[in-house]
Amino acid sequence: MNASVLVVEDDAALCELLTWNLSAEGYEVRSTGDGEEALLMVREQQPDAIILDWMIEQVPGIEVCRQLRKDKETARIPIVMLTARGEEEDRIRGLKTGADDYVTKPFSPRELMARIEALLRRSQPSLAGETLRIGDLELDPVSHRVRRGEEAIHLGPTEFRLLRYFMERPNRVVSRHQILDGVWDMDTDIDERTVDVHIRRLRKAINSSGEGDPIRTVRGAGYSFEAA
Amino acid sequence: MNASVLVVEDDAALCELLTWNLSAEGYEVRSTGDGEEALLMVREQQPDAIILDWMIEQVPGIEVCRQLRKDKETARIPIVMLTARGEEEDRIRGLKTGADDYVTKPFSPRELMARIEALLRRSQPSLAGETLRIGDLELDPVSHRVRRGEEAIHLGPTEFRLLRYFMERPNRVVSRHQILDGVWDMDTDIDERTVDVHIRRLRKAINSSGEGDPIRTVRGAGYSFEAA
DNA sequence: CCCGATTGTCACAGAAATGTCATTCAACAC
DNA sequence: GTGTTGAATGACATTTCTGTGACAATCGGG
Repeated sequence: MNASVLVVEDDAALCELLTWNLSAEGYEVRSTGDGEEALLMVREQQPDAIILDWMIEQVPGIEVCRQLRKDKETARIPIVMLTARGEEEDRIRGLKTGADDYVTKPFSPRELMARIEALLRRSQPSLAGETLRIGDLELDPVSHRVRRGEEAIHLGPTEFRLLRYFMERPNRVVSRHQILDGVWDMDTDIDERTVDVHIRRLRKAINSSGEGDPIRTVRGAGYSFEAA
Repeated sequence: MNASVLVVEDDAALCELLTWNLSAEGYEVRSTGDGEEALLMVREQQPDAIILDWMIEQVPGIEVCRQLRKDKETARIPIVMLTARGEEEDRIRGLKTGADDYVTKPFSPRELMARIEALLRRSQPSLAGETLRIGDLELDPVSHRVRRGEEAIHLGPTEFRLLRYFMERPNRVVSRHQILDGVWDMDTDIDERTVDVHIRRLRKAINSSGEGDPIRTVRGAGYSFEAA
């Protein structure tokens, strides 16, 4: 699965340049030049990263950033701010507002690509092909293998995605709704209770050898995967 | 607990500047000018972030970076590369090697601080101020955990919301009506006396270890959560 | 086409959390 | 000191939520 990036940029030429470069790197790209629309698109599509121009129509980029950070559903999506204004004050404000990186125009497309990659590497290691390790659990997204200690573990496709979802968000309580969004196709109409069943199957699989259960049930809120 | 940062920089003046700035932000700072030593210190101290100069003695910074990334124990520590060389090629190489950010000298200390903060925000949310702390009480809304001192405390959903409500408004007397509005669904038709019961349950939970009670009853008015 | 693996739903059991009430206790006014 | 009022407490019935096993539908590979 490729990572998806949303480009929010109202300079058509620049927007196309970015889109082209990102596509070439294998990302799935969407774009818009409008702040309002950007907010809608993010909520709808849950991109894996966002490139956000400071000066766009309707809503200033920094305001978009603030809004995204305020909403739990979008708070963790990496954001790169893009701007013509090189002033230190702005850069700091952008970063303090929740942006993860801040690039000044003119910029090198290749460097921007590298920064996006670095950001994704951190926020979703599995997209970068890195093995996820938490405690004695190991998940290799490339070979689709899971091990606990020395023992290989077999998981069905859904349980695999579920475990990967958890291991990318250790120690965070996620609601059943969030899990459905992240592990199943977006806007699926599956019953939230079904998540329970898959949690149970996943637990059974990874705890078979009698180890402690890393999945914590948080009553009334959801589940969380506990890092040692 | 404050986040710790390791500064690897062989220019003594610059090193001190960084150390001073980081300390002022509340970080716990260690430093060295030597690549070999840096590797040892990282393994030993497991800092929460590293600022790494490209050109240092013994081992080039990029090599240090590579080594750190190779070792499971240190692979996930955020690294900011620091360099006098502004060439795009170098920046890209640094980022591809596993650095999370890349700052070119001369740089603004405040911007660097902001970048460090952004990195920590992503890698260790609990260190980035998401956690509510009052006295020896700690409530993390993200992991849904509550601790008093060293001891973990279990709360039911309502008590959890109630405690968070209080901790967000320390030293303020709130009426039972306000509490019902803020902690229960709006326009609930629950008896105001019920608040008493939950207060009692919350008190029991957080004071079990014999500490002082942070919740003050204000006769005829409501309750208030007292910051030490 | 057949078979095993996987998946979504359901019903039920058990556990945890919640709201209410009667009673006891503490603070305050006189 | 006494009476009044508001708050704390313990018990309890009820509701809500989660865990679990079973089952039918679906999928995919031989």
